[in-house]
Amino acid sequence: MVQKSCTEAGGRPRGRPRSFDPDTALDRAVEVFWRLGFEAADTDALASAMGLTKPSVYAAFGNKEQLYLKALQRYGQRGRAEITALLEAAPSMRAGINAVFNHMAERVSGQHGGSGCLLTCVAAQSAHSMLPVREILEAGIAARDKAFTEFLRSGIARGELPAGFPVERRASLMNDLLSGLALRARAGASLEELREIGASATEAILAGA
Amino acid sequence: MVQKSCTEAGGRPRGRPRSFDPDTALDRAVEVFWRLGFEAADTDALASAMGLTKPSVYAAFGNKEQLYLKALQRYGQRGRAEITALLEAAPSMRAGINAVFNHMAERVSGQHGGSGCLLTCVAAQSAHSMLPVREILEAGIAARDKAFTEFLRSGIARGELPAGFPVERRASLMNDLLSGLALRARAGASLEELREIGASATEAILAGA
DNA sequence: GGAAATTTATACTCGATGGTACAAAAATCT
DNA sequence: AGATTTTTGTACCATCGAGTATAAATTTCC
Repeated sequence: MVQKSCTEAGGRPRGRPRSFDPDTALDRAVEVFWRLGFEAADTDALASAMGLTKPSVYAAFGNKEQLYLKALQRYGQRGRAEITALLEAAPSMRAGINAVFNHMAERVSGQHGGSGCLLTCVAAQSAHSMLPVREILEAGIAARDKAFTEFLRSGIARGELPAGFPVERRASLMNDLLSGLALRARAGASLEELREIGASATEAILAGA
Repeated sequence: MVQKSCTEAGGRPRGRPRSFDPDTALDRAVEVFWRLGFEAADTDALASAMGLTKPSVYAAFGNKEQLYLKALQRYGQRGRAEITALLEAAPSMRAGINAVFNHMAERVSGQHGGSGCLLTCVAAQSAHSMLPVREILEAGIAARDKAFTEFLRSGIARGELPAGFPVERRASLMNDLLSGLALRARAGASLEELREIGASATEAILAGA
């Protein structure tokens, strides 16, 4: 044996090298699914938007469903990372929550990709027929609940929130208000309206603080 | 001329009479779209669920898209009527809001039709590619905003809420929390969890009252 | 340089699906 | 009763879209 000399770092994997970066291709796929949804996004359009041919897509991602799942996961991970970063950088509770709402208002307003949220407005539909989608969605919601809960808890620790502050409830409240934000955006709400929503959402989340 | 003798009440409309009730057939279509979404609901499945043949569906409703639009409208109207009834019958602000959340928790939990909300979880996706869907969704959101606003206003009039209570903001808050409720249901949340959400939502909406 | 391996591109297959033609059935009008 | 009108059901069509066969291209290994 001892035939492969390059499975480790450095050396290329043997045959003709890929002419594209899978992650940036996946980002393009995200945008298409975001706009059209799973079924309406046909594989020709996906491949073309990704800048490659159908066989390349199938070789790299398996099939349409797997591509969809990977797109959802990538979108979800990126969103969570952004939120975490915003919350960690926030100088106060109010600033952090406001930053998240403003950020999501932009992301959801249709400037960057489709309008609305890929998970809230698109994955939600397929959650019923594709079990893995439901799981991704469930996990995404739980992760946000957790992130917000921890953030609010840190507010108690910092003395910015009273000891008895209902962190879990307000965290889930915040999560649900973001869903509403996404839906309104998909229905055509302007960035201004979304910012307004964010402002009163912040008030409600911090009520009693 | 003067050929038609029955366009008015009473007399049947001339040819072979329909063997089905369009409204109950539409209700069946609602359930199918609710579960599967627009594209995944194929016309054979729709016709069969509606208890009739494809040509009958097309004769009665036009085509798949029109059937979908009518289903969305019917679903929306029914939902609004239910909410209005609950609010009008409520003895207090808290009771009314709680009733709406409990009602929606049930409706959305998957017992009656698909899980989640047909508008929030299904129409949202097609809102991007089918303009009329976006309009129906937008109108539905606005109608709920208005209903909740009027309800809260009546609370001020009754002296149950302080004069300066931010009715519009809380109304839109309530609306968005219902979207979140629907999404969680579609993601698999149990009826218990949904009720919990409803309880803390009620608190948040009435905060400061 | 040649063999092996892997990606790319063109062109194709084949099943599913939205929609319909056509004839039989069931009603009204005269 | 017969003409007319509309619905019903079967069977069909045409298109679209997911996935692939195949051969050329590009790389590493020996």
